[in-house]
Amino acid sequence: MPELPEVETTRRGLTPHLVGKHITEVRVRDARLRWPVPDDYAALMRGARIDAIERRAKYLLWHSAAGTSIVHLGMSGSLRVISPEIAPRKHDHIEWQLDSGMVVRLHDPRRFGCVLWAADADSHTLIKNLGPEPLGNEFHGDWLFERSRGRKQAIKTFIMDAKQVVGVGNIYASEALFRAGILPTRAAGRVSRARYEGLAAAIRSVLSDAISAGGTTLRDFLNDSGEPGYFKQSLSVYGRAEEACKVCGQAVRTKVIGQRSSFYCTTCQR
DNA sequence: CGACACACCTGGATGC
DNA sequence: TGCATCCAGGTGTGTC
Repeated sequence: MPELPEVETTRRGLTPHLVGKHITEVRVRDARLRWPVPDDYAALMRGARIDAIERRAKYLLWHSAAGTSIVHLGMSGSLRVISPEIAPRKHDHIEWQLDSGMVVRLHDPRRFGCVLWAADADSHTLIKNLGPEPLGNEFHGDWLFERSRGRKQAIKTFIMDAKQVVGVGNIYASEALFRAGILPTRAAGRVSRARYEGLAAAIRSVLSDAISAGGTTLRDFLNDSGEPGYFKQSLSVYGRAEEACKVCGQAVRTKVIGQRSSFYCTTCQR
């Protein structure tokens, strides 16, 4: 169920179990992910010691001396650390055996995720052209303002474009625009510098709030519930069509923008 | 280049 | 209960 906060929560949950450990075996039960798991993936990973797990956009980068495994959870993926005695479930496609005795399993019913290998992750085609991290220093209102000049596309589509800023998914795009008071349909090129400053702050705050909320599930990382970390009750507009706006009471509107459901309040957003 | 539609895939909810 | 339909949190690719 991964938006950026869930991926970051996964990274934090995985780190103590994986960093410093060796991969003793990899079992690929179903290689048919978004791109096939490379034929030599298991051979490349076997024996590797994981030095660090980094998150770039929604990609998890498992760094080792020989190279990096690039893991994406797609729409429906999740990773768990579990005892190997527990039988794999349906859609548990890949399993990494660790020298600690535990296994990491990738569960992904829709198979939109990927598991790849790169000798140098920074130069990989999936990674090299990504925009700034929303929680990093290069991301701010001026960046969005400059990048958006002359653009007619809806601002919601604009902030979901990974070349502008990574990690803003469909839920948090609606939430950030609500916090910033900007209608999602507004042309990106017709938003002022000052309002972009507010939007950048809203994107940062909505994502970091969700990461903090996700943190409460960290202790459950080894359990099999695997529930998403964000709290539905903390969402202001997403998934609340026809319900009362939490600020003004007006019915929350919904509209498809760029083929994605979008939620907003016409009183609070202009 | 920019903007947009489409593709991939399974399963859960809803409606008849 | 069964079956058809719609919808879902991502994002690379192809087309105009």
